[in-house]
Amino acid sequence: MAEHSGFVPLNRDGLVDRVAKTLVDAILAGGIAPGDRLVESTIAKQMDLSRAPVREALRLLESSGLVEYRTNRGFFVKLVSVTSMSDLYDLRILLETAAIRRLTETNAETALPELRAQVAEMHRLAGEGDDLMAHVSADMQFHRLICLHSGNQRFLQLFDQIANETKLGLLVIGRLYDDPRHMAETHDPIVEAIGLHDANRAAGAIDYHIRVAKDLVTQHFHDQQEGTPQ
Amino acid sequence: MAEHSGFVPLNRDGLVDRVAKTLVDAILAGGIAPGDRLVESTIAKQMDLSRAPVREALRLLESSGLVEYRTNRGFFVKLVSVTSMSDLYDLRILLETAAIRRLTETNAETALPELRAQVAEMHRLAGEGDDLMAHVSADMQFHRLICLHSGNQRFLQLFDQIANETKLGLLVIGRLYDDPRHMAETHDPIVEAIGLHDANRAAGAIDYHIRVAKDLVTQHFHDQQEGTPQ
DNA sequence: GTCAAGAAGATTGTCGACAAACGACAAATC
DNA sequence: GATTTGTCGTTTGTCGACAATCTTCTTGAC
Repeated sequence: MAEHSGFVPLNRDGLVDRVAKTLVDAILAGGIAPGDRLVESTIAKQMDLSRAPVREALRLLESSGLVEYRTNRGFFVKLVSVTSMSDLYDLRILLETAAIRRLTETNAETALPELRAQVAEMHRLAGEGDDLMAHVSADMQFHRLICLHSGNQRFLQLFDQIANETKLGLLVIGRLYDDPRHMAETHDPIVEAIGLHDANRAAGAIDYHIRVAKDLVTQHFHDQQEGTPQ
Repeated sequence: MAEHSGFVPLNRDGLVDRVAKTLVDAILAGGIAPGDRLVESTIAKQMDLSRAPVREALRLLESSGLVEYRTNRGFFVKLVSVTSMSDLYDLRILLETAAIRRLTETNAETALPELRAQVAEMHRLAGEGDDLMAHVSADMQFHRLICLHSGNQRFLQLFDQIANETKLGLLVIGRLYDDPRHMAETHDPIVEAIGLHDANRAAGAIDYHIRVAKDLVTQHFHDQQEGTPQ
């Protein structure tokens, strides 16, 4: 079937996915801001394809919480509010404490090398520069690993579903920790507890870790008095 | 064309939603079985519309876990397996114990009348007949109320996302409790604990309740040796 | 008789076009 | 002057058609 030059899109394997990824990247890079309308025909023209795949990609984004759909009105980038972020972090606390418990009890040795490597990566990035989204992504990847190795596929699925929304929130907020080094360090106690095979301690550590982040987030909104509603 | 007789819905407000609902009902009524392929053009013809809204409706079902999409292959009703159900129940335990804690602590008086009414409804149904899906739906509605009054919108959203999948699983399994009356009764301790404003007890009660259901489900699969994979 | 290659049919992927709905602004009415 | 009504441009909603892909069936070689 002649895969000739290779990087020509060809429709093979997921045009919709590619469109979705492009849109996610654009939103997460700040090119499209919360509240912005996403006009199908405009996007289609920009990417040089028809509206159909764009529409499907947007529906995909909707299910990952980045985008909101209103009948006969179209798609809008979701707004970020105190309550939406607060609720989100509460859900993450549930999810990740449970995930880390299972991981510690049944899968610690497999997971530890990857977790350690990810923390190292975060330290490396911290020393490197101040690409906000890079730091945030590395952090989220750490948390994703915990869900990945929890042994419950649904935990991972749920995490992936809310990950992008978390990233968007953090992007809107801007820098959460004064020093990115600090963010990297706060993961150490978590890894340590897993190393000790102490599930309770691990759960407590990650609970604390997420709760601190949540407080910083809510504090940020409170400071700015910017409760963008819904 | 000619939409003649007035009560034809007109396209106003959600054709896609209506298609989705029809499909969900068909699946949950057993008309379409797990593993079945959902051919867009067939459905479109049956409902007398084009493929586009059908496709969107299927994408919607996908995000509620009832249906699975494979690139270039189309949509299939998801299979139900031991692990998928087991994982699902574990997630529900997390979600609902947390939800009931919040409800008991901050919202008990608002929620109690509705919860009591729902339990009454379950008892009524139990005395009535043996419409399996009716029993299951009433049960799920009770659990939905708990998430609804938890104060965390995301809890409700997550519950709604997994509710249909749970229903499908229970449908596949068939009767879980020998006597539907028994199922209704197992909710009483939960309501009681909420009435006492005892969050720990309420959480324990619902944890036990769901865990029992989970055990019955896994037991069922074990008996039948029917671990439909993936 | 079994297996592989190829042809034919069915189904999804994408497109462009048209109809319906929405939002904004202008005009008319009170 | 304020509110309502009408009109127009933009955007979404739905459609039917065609191309790409997958599936099944046939055909042929061993």
